[in-house]
Amino acid sequence: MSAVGPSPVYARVLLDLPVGEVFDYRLGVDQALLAVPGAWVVVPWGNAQRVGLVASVGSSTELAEERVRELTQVLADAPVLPADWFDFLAFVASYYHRTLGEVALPALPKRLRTPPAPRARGSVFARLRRRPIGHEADRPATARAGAADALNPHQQAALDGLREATGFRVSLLHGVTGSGKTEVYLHWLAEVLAGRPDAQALLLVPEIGLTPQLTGLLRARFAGVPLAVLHSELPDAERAAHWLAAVEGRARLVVGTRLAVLTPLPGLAAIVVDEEHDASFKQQEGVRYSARDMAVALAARRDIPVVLGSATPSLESWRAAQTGRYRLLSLPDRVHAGAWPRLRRIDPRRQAMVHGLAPDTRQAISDALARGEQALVFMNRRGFAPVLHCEACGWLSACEHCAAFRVLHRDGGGGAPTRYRLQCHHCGGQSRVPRACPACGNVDLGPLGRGTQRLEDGLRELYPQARIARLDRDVARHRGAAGEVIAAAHRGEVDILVGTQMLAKGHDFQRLSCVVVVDADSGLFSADFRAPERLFALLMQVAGRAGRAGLASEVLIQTRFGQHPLFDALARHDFAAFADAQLAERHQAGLPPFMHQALMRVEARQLDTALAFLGQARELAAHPPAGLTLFDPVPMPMARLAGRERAQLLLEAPARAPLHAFLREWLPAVAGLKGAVRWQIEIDPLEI
DNA sequence: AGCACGCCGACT
DNA sequence: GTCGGCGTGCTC
Repeated sequence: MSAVGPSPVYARVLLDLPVGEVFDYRLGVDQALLAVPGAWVVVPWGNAQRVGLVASVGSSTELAEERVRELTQVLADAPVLPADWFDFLAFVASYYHRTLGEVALPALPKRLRTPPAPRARGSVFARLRRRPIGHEADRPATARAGAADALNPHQQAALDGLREATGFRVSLLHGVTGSGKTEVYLHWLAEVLAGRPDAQALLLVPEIGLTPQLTGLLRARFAGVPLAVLHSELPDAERAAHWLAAVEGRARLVVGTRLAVLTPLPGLAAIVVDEEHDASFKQQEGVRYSARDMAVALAARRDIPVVLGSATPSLESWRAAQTGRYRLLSLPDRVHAGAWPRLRRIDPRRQAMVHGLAPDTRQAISDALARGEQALVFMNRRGFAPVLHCEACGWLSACEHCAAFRVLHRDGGGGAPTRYRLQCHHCGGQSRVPRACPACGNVDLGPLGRGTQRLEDGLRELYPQARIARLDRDVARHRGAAGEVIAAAHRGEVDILVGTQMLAKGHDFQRLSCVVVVDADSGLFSADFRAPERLFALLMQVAGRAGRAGLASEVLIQTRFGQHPLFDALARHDFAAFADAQLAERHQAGLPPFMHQALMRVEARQLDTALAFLGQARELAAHPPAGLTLFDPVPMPMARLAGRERAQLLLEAPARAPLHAFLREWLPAVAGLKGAVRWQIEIDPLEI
């Protein structure tokens, strides 16, 4: 930025738009001094006003003079965002093939992205600065939260490994559930923060992991260290206040979900990505970025260390550790628990199943209850039953907008009258339960299959004396309900906890000795090549719930494929064996992480229109570089969603550079194609 | 992405 | 005869 020269007359402004990198606006005389790069501005857009960020200023424009409009306002109270943040976001934008504005503007809290009302008194920024952070209702920290635990030798060795890092270095901290990874991070982060008065540390956690318990623990352990908490559930004003504290360097420890990686942090000195394998680090709408991957990219740009932690690392990270790109640090022992649970595989075939549970399963639950211990029963389908069925003609409750069935749900609870409804889990569409079959008029309609609600009923019938609680997304929708169920289980007021994967994460139930996985088979032979990886991670996590207080415990898995090697590795809690076998398969099949992928998705009224568009797009790529493969356009696994037909085209290359170089040429050409379709490109898709 | 403009079907 | 569908094009 030069101090002298002609005073800027135009500002080039970033806006949240998929077209045009910047838009030029004329600056008034009094605006010219304030509209520096990184400043926040309000600009006219059509007949509305929008918030934008100044990318640069200049004394000329390429536009015809009469097409340039005047900038409405410079938000002078807003913190000018630093150039290195724009550099990083420019990298994010180029990696995901989006505009800088599309990445930068959504990274700001919604409250600050909204143009102030024309006659608003005072600035929203000034008001937020008076707000203290860190007074929200945290749960009291648990007993071992207050003081730092002494580290065992493995933890100490891992910490020593982290301490060695100066500058950029990626460490993969692989520690089994209960091995005390968190303790290692917290020691390390405390040292990083103590090292420099302006140092900031970023702790990224999965969506479900950012509980009041965690913030309570952090506040207790980092007493006197200002903490900012960033996640999308936070009320707008609170999130904006925390964001400002982080951006201005007042907050030293920043803990948040994936969006936190896009926060400008002037003093950033270290990053931890906890549960780095977790799918919630991948944004699934808008710019589909991976917060874990971008955390590594950010650390590289800032020349700082980053730690990826998991009991079941992603195969991408595991491979990077094997090739030496990442440093592997291992915590092989559980510190807060005794022996690992025993794994039992139960074949449901030719057994007297009752409510979906085999005799051995029922016996194991009874035994745990008789000992005064707790049982956890997992099922990955919420609702009462996956589909409603006509026994006379075979009609099934299909969704009218999607290629899926509507799930039978039971409403309410407690004393409310029992009401059922049908709900599509894909588009959210709901309908009443028909009195008679819409196809043949038969009145004998019945549920087919089982969801968590029906399973809960079954358990109540089997164990009438037991106190049973259910936790799934339907329960968690009611504010505070999920926390209440978990708290009740902690207090020992629940004997059987039944629910979906929500139960798998992060909670220690001291009396838990019996874990049941009702149906593990859907993850074994899925079309999705990552399904086994996810299943293994889930089962490891589930197994880790049991036996934390040193109780002898067992995990019962109902599966028709008990001989699958995945279960052998699980029984030995041997992640390395599982991962190496998976990597060998992936290598053989030419799949990630040995191959890099991009996916073009198209949505149209008619499937043929979508497929034809992709066909044209593919024809544009007459000469793809060697090694790059463009597959045939195909309908998506969920071809029809919310009344729109969808198709996709997969691109693969053994290295990133040629793939991205190709996309840089190809995507603008695709954008020039005509056709009433909506399309988008996704880099490193998680599901294909 | 929004939003406005512009040409073809079923209705008060 | 209109209201309204979404296809197309533009936004500094």
